[in-house]
Amino acid sequence: MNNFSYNVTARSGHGRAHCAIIETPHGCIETPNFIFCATHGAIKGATMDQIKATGAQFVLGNTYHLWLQPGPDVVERHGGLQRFTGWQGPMLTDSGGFQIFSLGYGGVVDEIKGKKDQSARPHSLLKITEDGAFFRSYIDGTLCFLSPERSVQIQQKLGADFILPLDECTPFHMKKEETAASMQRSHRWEARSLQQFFTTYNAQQRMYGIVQGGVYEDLRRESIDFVNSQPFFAQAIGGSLGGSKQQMYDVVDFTMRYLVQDRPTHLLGIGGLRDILEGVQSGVDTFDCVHPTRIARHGCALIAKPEAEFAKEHINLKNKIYREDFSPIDPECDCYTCRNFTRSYLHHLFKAKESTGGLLLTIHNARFMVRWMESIRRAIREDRWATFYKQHRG
RNA sequence: GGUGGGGUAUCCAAGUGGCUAAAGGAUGCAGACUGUAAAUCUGUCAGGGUUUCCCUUUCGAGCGUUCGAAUCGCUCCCCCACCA
Repeated sequence: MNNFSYNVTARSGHGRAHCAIIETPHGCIETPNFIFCATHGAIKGATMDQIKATGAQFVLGNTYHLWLQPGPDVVERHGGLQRFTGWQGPMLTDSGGFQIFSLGYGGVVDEIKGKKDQSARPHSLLKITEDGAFFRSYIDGTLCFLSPERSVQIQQKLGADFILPLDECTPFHMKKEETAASMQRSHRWEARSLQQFFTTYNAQQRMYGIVQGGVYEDLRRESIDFVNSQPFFAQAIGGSLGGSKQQMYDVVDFTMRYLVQDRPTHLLGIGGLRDILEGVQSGVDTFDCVHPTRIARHGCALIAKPEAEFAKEHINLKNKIYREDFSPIDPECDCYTCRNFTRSYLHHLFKAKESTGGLLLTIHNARFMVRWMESIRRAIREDRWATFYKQHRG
């Protein structure tokens, strides 16, 4: 029997926006949907139950982090990530490919903005060879080696429903020839990942392919052809998406135009509200991003577009204007935080450095993302996507 | 009453002749955050202006030494510790 399936349930007739159901051994995911990041096997700042209560359906963990700590064997002896973390629904593990980028080249922020260099954070990525990547463990400094085969083996022990092949996420500021060489190596790594995946096959898992190629259309085409030709269950768009929002939208749309449509498609690491809107329009099924949970811990709450000043998708509760604002973050929101607490109280919690502030905003932001994705699906299902899309582009 | 230590910006706290409108924290005010080494990081923080520069007022108070003082001297006011 097949535990996995992907079925499109509604098409918008405008762009490639559609609804689908992804079936996994741990339940179904309705798409378009958002995947919450539990890098170390925990949603930072909240419990799995609290995230579940927001209506979240899908959670992601990270191979690199869980490999270093507590180690894949410990997770395996629990019976897999779901048992280990308490998240009973569908899960995905990232391969560690992004760490080749983030620990080696710098933050994505500066990439998107097209900046060259930033923080003086020491880079713990030591070297990338054809075999794999050498890291210096950020925990104890020991030398670590992550290869495509190794990443798959670790992910098989972690036991998430979906796994990703190790790839090299290249920075925006990289010459085309280098991006091409990196992409081709990613393809070889993906092929090796598939080989390992099938050699030590686990019927409870499926693998994604990853499209690379940076901002170059011909490279993206080459990468799309590669991914389309390989026996992946699903596919993801990775790598640099450009130096501006518009370029990102263009790269994603271009990529979606040529990717096969009978697989779930994931856009890696993107989670802005507008970004998701554009991704859905281009035909993306799922998104993941640390943004909603991270900004929550930093005092920011996602808010609905009409209330947002200009293009801002969040408000900063640490700002003085909320000191005596006795309204909830969003009166329309049905989350635990909005039903019980004022902006003033949240402002106070952050000023007082009470970690409950981070918890309450994490709950709100998670619920906000869930509601945002629900409203997108509803618009597609009810055949008013074109209007919805135009209205929310601003 | 005696001896010793000390009073620096909103708070804590460096500085013991010029490079000091004064290190570093904290607080305050803002910004950033997109496959999480992030409950983190960055900026700003005496006042004013024609704001890559200029002016005014600052280191308990006052007077003095000096080309020049938060820094040296004298007097005074407060605080702390120990001894009577």
